[in-house]
Amino acid sequence: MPTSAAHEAWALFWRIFTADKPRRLAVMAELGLSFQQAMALMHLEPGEPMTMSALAAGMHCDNSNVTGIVDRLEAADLARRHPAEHDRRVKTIVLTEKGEALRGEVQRRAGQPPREIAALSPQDAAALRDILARAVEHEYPTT
Amino acid sequence: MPTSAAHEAWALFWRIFTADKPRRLAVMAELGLSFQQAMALMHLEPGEPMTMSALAAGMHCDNSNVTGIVDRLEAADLARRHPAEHDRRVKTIVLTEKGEALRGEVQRRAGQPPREIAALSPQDAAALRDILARAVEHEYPTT
DNA sequence: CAAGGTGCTTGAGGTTGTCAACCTTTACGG
DNA sequence: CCGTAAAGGTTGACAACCTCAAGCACCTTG
Repeated sequence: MPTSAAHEAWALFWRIFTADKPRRLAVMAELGLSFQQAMALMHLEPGEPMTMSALAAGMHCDNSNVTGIVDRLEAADLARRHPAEHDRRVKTIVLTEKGEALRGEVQRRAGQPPREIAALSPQDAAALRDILARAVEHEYPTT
Repeated sequence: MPTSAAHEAWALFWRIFTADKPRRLAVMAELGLSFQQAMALMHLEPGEPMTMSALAAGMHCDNSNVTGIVDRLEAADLARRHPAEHDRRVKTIVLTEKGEALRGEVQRRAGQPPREIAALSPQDAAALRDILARAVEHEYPTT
């Protein structure tokens, strides 16, 4: 049973995140990416091949969905599919140089906190970070 | 120039919100709504008619987009369009009884904080709420 | 070797996003 | 007044993404 404070905090959480949505979309659009394409880039760490399934799990979406997204990343020369060695069903995805560069750009620009968060006092910002860090420790392994 | 703490807080913010996305979608799906349809319901306060433009602005999306969403709400008997009296170009949207009931359900269920937030200590939850409340005071009027 | 499971792709169908064009109605300048 | 511009809403074309159900190729196991 969450406290009333947690309930109110969640409402504010939601409000801040959705208010910032246009900015995030604008950043992606400027870089020529859709939102999900940018998310895929962020999940693909440079030099760390990732299977389609792992990417789908990380993005909390269907496997068949990732097929199309990676198709477009490949078409834009941002990533490449390689067949895995031990299992020919599996395909691993790797960022190209161009993909790594663009990933950095996404990270740099979308990682900027929105006005509401950036304008917090240093004390509030630090407290917020610490509380949220404790919050993510309450994640379970996803079933 | 945001502090490093603000930057890290934003990363955690993002992580928590996207990790909860499947739950939010599942709630809407159980109620027979798409995500945007549910958002529209939330913006339409019972007994408060709203114009298409106002709804589009509130949802941070294009005007033409809202047309389709409201079409589906009307088809599901959740809302109705009425012509405005003073200006025959304008149409106002009002929730039906069914729409008001479903809106309450969405609010009740999607308003529940996710595990990470709900599991915070009462002190952390209160502090989080207070910090976020200060954060939203930093909103500007949207240009 | 046959049967079943896994990894990825394909397909149909629906919702949302952008953008441009359109229609009606209102507002404004002469 | 009248003509032109602007505003509110809709429509259409097109791309992206979502779900779900099949399908195919490839393991894995009995």
